[in-house]
Amino acid sequence: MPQVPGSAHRPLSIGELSERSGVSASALHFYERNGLITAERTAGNQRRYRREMLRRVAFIKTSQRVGLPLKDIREALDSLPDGRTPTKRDWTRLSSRWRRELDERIAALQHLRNDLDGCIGCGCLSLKSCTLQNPADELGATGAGAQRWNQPG
Amino acid sequence: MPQVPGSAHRPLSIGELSERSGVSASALHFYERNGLITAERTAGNQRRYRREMLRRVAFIKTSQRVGLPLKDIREALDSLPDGRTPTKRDWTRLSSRWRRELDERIAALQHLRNDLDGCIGCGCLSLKSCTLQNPADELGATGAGAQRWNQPG
DNA sequence: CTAGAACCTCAACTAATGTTGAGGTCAATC
DNA sequence: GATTGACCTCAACATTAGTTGAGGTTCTAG
Repeated sequence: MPQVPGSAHRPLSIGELSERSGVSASALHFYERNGLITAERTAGNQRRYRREMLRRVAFIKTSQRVGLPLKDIREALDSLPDGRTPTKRDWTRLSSRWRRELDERIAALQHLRNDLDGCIGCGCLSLKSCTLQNPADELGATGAGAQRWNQPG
Repeated sequence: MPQVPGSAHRPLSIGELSERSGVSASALHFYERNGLITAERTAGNQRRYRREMLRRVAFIKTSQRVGLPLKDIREALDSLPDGRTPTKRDWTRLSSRWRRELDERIAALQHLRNDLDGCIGCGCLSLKSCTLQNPADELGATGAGAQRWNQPG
């Protein structure tokens, strides 16, 4: 393997990682402070990222799009041996969890939409009878519902 | 109309509104500070809510469940003549907007889920080729996508 | 070798959505 | 008429996910 300067093996500066990942440098600092990513340093203390950090940052972004808080994403990354960037196998395992989360969220929103449809035109908004007002009746019982995404656990 | 003490016309204290609406008193204070609800005061400066505030608070909660920030909910309420609590007609108009928002959110999540399904097993997470990493390709073009919910406008 | 771009740290700030606590008042009951 | 629970205000704190700025250093191109 020839080690060409500027080759695919050269580590990335924070500016490069930022541009390629679409994540601001300040956010990358933030992720590092919170243990989501790591970097080596040059003699002059500047960060140098291995190229697999691109995948790791991509993983973080995707997980965020699914709706997961950084804390959960961090736990998922921590659950990998050596805290390594997800490999294909890891990704398969983790993404099925993401998939379930997505399914739940979609189901919860669809449920809410059904309720909304039932209520449009009735205008009741009655605390007693309107299912939109009493999500605990059904959503609460199933553990789903939009609140799930605003609460611990 | 007989004005029975304890009848359906008696205004509600903050404790009563809190219990009936399921919204904490501190949150009701907060909503008031932010112009989402209003209250009359007793001679002793305690809040007294008209019973229609129940509907108004219910409206706020439901809108939050749809995913709207309080700012937007406030704007919707402000858009009503006299800043009144939504009537049946108002509710119909506003709820169709909520309905559209819900539809968009569901569609965005389903899109993400499709992408996720396409990626499970490939493990690529390549910034160049993976649609999960480049939502701008399609989601961006359609104006949908989960990012929509994290950005102004 | 030097100018300017890129980078460094640390602290403070933002925004949304509230909660908690201190210190004091009101209202209903015994 | 005193007690007690409900209520009042105001300020500070909590959480998530970062951004901004000051003040200083390093890297790279000419």
